[in-house]
Amino acid sequence: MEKNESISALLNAGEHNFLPSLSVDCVIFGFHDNQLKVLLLKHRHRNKWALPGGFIGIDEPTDAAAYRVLQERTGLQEIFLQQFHVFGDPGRSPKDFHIQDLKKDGIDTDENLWILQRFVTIGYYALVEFFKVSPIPDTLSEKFIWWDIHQVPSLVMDHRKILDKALATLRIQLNNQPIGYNLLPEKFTMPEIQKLYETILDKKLDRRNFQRKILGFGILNRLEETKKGVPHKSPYLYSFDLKKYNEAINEGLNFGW
Amino acid sequence: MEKNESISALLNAGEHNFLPSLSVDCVIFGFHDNQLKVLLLKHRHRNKWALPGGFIGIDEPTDAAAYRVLQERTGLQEIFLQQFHVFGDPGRSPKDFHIQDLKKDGIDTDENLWILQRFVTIGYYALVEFFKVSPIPDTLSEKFIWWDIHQVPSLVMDHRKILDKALATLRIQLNNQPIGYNLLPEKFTMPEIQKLYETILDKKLDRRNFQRKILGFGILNRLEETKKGVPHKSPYLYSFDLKKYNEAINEGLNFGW
DNA sequence: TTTACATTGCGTCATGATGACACAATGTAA
DNA sequence: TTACATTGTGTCATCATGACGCAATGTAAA
Repeated sequence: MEKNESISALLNAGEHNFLPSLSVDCVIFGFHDNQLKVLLLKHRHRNKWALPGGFIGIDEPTDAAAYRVLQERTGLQEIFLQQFHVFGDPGRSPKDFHIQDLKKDGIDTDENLWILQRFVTIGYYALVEFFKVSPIPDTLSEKFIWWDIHQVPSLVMDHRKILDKALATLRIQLNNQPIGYNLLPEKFTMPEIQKLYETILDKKLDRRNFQRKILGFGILNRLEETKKGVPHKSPYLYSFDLKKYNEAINEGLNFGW
Repeated sequence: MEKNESISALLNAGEHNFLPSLSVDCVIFGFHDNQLKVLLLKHRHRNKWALPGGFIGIDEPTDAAAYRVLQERTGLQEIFLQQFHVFGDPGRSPKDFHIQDLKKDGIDTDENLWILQRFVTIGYYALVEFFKVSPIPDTLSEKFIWWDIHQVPSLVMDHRKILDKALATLRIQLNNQPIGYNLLPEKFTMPEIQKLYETILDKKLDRRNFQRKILGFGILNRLEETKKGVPHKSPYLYSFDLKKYNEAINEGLNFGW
């Protein structure tokens, strides 16, 4: 299907297939090269980037819509996904914004078109394993790639605000719940998980105190193996004790870092 | 205006005045008689109760809609109000539910009527000073009164789930932010604020440890006065240091209770 | 008026969590 | 062989927390 045809199809079908006024946007975090990353879509016309998002089926739970967006964009099932905030200011999605884009697509629109109306969006954030993701851009976008959280490019509309809020929520989350199972490979070293925490919190932690504390949670298993091929002393490998990990998610951790 | 006329007016005007598919519901907490209370509306036909809620003006920020609902129902300005969760399952507001009610009002409805469609609702919770509130029922309700949190009556639709989630959020909130300014009178005693915490957390706290910890936050001023007319030793009165209180709201407290 | 009692104000003590830091062991590269 | 970065493990002082003691205060019963 031609790109413009699929855009037209969305425009035509949307009015009756989707819940009006409401959308979901997903902040997808990954971890690679000791850096926290986020997946962003390159806008097809503008030199700006966007969070992957979508509309909600007329009979679809909002959470399911967010899951669907994630699966369509990343191919992943069973993702850690959490609603974190609603962005409901009028003017967050200016009518002109989309009219101009559609004009460039060669599509003339009635300004009463459903997609041009005001949209309130529900923000979700996801934590995913970097290497398991195969990013697939959507119809409206050129590319879909990872960005370092410290080098995020200019974003469309209020997506920067959404991203910042997601990150702030993730930091608070870190104090209450274990994090890492969906961000790290199955086997990882203590320095690796420490880097993850340092990156999310954006501050240095003492190596020895970190180890004492994270082991104290009782959610890690130390394996017999050590990591080979590293330039220095080979560190032990760890894995998550999934049973205890899930218990900790439900019951919460002891507070504070 | 007759009650049924005002309902008809809402039904007629709503289609163009309100954002479709989306509503707000407010969980309004107060504190009285050493008990946590919540304001509930008595349904006009059913022997059930409901959270105060409303629709969102076509150009109104979602937060503003929640504020408006609170002001209309309680007369209060400057309320602590916070969005806490979106409830977006289809079937949370069954079509039949409203059709039956409107029939009892003597109003026959087209099932395509805007208000009968699926609604996603944004949950907000508010903390208010019990004695400052003058509850005003809405058009659709008989009464609007305080209920003890431990004796909440049967609620319509998924409002029980919304209430429970609000309470759970409030408990977590208690670990991160100071709470009480909007729930307690201007001057209060140490046992009073302790009862507030105990009620929200639903567990006993040691009197002496509580005092040490809450004073440690540095958000309270001990006044010269003591509370008179009490049956025992007259306790000191305290008030919030609003400057430090607001700093603590922004920066967070030391974690954990 | 005296006494009993619930409540308040102020403290101690043992324990556990936390932050700062020391030192030996390991593996690579000069 | 040596220098050096990194890892594994432990110590110590400090602070936060939970459990609890005891005297002072004010009301109500004797």
